[in-house]
Amino acid sequence: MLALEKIKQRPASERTGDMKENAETVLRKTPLFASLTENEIHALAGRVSKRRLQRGELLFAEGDSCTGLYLVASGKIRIFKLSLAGREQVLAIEGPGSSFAELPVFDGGNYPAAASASEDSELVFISRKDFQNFCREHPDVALKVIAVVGSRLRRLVGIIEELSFTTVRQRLIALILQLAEADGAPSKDGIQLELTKSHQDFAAELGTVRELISRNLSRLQAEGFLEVEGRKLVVKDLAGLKRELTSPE
Amino acid sequence: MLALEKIKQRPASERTGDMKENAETVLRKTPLFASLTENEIHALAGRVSKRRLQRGELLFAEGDSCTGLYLVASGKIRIFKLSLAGREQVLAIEGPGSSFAELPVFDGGNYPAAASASEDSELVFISRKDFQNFCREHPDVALKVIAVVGSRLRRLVGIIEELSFTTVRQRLIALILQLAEADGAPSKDGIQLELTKSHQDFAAELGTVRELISRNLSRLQAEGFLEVEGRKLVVKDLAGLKRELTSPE
DNA sequence: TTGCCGGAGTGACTTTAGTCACTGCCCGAT
DNA sequence: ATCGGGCAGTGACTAAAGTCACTCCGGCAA
Repeated sequence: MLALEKIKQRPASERTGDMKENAETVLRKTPLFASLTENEIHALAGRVSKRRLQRGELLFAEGDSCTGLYLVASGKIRIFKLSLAGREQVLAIEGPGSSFAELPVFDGGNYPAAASASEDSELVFISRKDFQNFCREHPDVALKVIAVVGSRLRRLVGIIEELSFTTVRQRLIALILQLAEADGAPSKDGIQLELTKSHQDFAAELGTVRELISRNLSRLQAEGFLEVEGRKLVVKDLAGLKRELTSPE
Repeated sequence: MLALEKIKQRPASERTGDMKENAETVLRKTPLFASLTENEIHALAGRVSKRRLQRGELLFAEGDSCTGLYLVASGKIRIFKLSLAGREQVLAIEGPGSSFAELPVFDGGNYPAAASASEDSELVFISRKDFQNFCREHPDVALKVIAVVGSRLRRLVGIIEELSFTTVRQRLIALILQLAEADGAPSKDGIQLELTKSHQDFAAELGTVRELISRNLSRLQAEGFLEVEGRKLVVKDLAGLKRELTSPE
């Protein structure tokens, strides 16, 4: 296909090819459908369609009417709110194996938030009707939906708690600790990690603005907790950071 | 019983009497169980227990392990988070016909927030096991649970949006508009309404502190939008208040 | 090379939020 | 009548958060 003619100009693509065999794999890897038999998975896979998104592409906007449920096959999908003033608040970032938009599928409402790809991503789509029918036939799946939605609810409560009770500084520290936990590499003078996102992105996750990320990082560095060098970050005083989260507040 | 010896000293009471026949009524009025037949309701009602709470009494704390599901028969239950610093953030206020704590029932986790009565209240309690079994036998109920949880999720997203994008002033205005809508009485010089809660309570609902409620009310009055007199409030410029919500931001 | 662009850093400032300490008021108990 | 407790109002202040306007840098496209 020789598709080297500048990625950014590729139109929003919706293809149904070259992933056929994977669809079943994706279903199998998604907790929602963990309890299904091979036959059931096969049957469901026949009803499914796929979609590719490039980094930054919008999947749907807040208020769009809901056509179905998505599963993440690869990449990352950012679920977020957008304010009139142009600020973003990220509600969730879903990776492979996650599903999202289960809810509007059931209550028939519109999407309460927007979704875009924060990396090039592949999705599997199940139409509302198919999924509803499937749930009716497989009560286990319905119970799984409840469980999934439950953890989502807990996460939202966590966001509310952070927004309501903590400062940007504390939220940033918490985020860094998470990253360090997840993909930090221990080394002689601390835990090294690579920031894969822009300050802008972090700001959206914490519900604030770019400048505060920049300033707070500088300040944490000045205080000796961190060392930042471009997108490399070294946590020098993990314990100290943890203390910052609990002590004042 | 001659129980006139100062209400506040009555011990936290858990009774199972005098409400027996109502239990079915409560179940019938709760959307969760709307689809059940009389027989089913009757069966379920046999498994249920009741609980009374006085204004201010705590039903469970955040982190308590979850024993079952509650339905509100009368009164109001406040679901809230409590910070280390002693601040509260209300997540929901559930009135008659509502259920709460459905979620931990399924995922087996602890309560993510605390619950207390904001008025004297009567509750119906269904144990975790009973409810789970019931859902397995009645897939419709499971679907209803999803719907209920869905609307809860939307509300939480709304709270996040407000906390992240708006000021205390705007949240207060929004709250007043809601109240005016719900129980305001139109009169010659505006919509009159009675505040049934303390500033403290409003602060908890908006995720801020008492003083800011007081100050913002004064300011709205000074600006001519309102008139406050003790717990009587008159909205003098409804349209103006609505404009305040959309214009700057 | 040049020029542009997106991301990042920062000074200077304004606006909100939150804290502390008091005062005053109403009301019900002694 | 008075005392005490809960609630409300406010001044004075501190501290976060957010805004604006730049500058700087590094990459990459013309």
